[in-house]
Amino acid sequence: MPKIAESTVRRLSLYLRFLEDFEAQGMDTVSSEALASRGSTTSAQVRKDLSFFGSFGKRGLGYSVPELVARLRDILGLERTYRVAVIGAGKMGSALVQYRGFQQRGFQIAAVYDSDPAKTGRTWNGLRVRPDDRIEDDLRHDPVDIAIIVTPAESAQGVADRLVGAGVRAILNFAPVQLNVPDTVVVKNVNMALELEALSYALRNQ
Amino acid sequence: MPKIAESTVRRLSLYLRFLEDFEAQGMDTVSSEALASRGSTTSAQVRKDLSFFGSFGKRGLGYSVPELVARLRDILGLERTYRVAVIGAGKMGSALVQYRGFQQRGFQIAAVYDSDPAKTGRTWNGLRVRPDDRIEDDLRHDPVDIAIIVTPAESAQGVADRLVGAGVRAILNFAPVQLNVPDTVVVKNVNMALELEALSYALRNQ
DNA sequence: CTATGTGAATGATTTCACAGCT
DNA sequence: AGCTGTGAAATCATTCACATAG
Repeated sequence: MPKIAESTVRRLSLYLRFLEDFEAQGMDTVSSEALASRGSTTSAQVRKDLSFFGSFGKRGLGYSVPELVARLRDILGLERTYRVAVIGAGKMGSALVQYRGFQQRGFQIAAVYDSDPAKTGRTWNGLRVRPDDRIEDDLRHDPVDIAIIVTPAESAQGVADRLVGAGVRAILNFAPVQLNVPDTVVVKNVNMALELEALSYALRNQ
Repeated sequence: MPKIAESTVRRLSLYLRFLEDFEAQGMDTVSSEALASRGSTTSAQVRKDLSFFGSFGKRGLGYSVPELVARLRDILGLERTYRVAVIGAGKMGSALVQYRGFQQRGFQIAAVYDSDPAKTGRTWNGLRVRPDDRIEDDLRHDPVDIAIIVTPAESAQGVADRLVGAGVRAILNFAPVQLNVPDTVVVKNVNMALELEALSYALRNQ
């Protein structure tokens, strides 16, 4: 498998969403053009993205919607569910635990941690907030696939180090810091203030 | 001004954060190499990014930290504050309103809206949640620079249309849909489920 | 006839490497 | 001597355009 660009992977996720909508509407084939217009890209882009993984379409016809859904789920690794730990039980952590979109797409929140004793012991969504010094023990018995860091900036690197030590190999980081991890660990960042700054730049330049 | 790549703008935001840290530590000059290692990029990348906007450094010495902070703030349009409206007073909307990082960086939440009468009237952070049919009137008197959409997927496009009608020219969209807006309006998306899918893909391929 | 799959062409971004200041 | 600023080269991503299959 050639190395696939990040931008390609993100578009594949989008295509999958669109296809699920098409499927819900009972469509059974779709053209690269239809997918493209839905995601404001081009049909050539769609075909190229898919072509890295095989040829799933029928010339003259398009793609079978259910088949392409299955292929994309497989490509993205979404045929299984993932266990997720959330570290940080502030407002944002609470919102993430409640967020339906994760569960729906196979990401199960298995545990929530916080270092603040005032927060631990509360129950959210049937899930008790655990003291963060339990991370190591808990993950030894019940590993998670992905950790979401929603701590304040100051604590994020320390938490990341401990997670990596406990065997976590994928991190979604909401703290506004650049995490330092070994390159066996994947990190994606969601940096909301940075998105606003990108809007600020865009506004300033028409 | 040449057109600047999105990736460049995002790095400039990151450099600004690092510089603010350096400033807080009392450093007064910094090399492209120091900035680069902090953000896991290369010194050539840092110099190239900055060079699109002028030459701010001193050969043999590096960059003046306070001066570069000022230049980056200016480039990114952060010398002013921005008025922001949040649409959607669910868990996530509430978390965003409370989030310190926005205020700190000059993004002031001016109003929160929701269509659910059960939510309107509540007060968060000294800000009353307003019925969303007030958007048009409110924005006529007190325009905002940026709107953050945190509604369910189904309502997001309708809300976006109304915001655009009310003169909003920048949108940060947390709803997992692709918004359709005129090209006079800038949209940035934060799609958390999609980030998890990108992690899923990365995990599956080592 | 239609729409895919894909090399080849174009365009964009990153990296190199070094001349030019301080 | 040290580090910036920047053309030129290399790499990466997107678009074109068409032969090919249904």
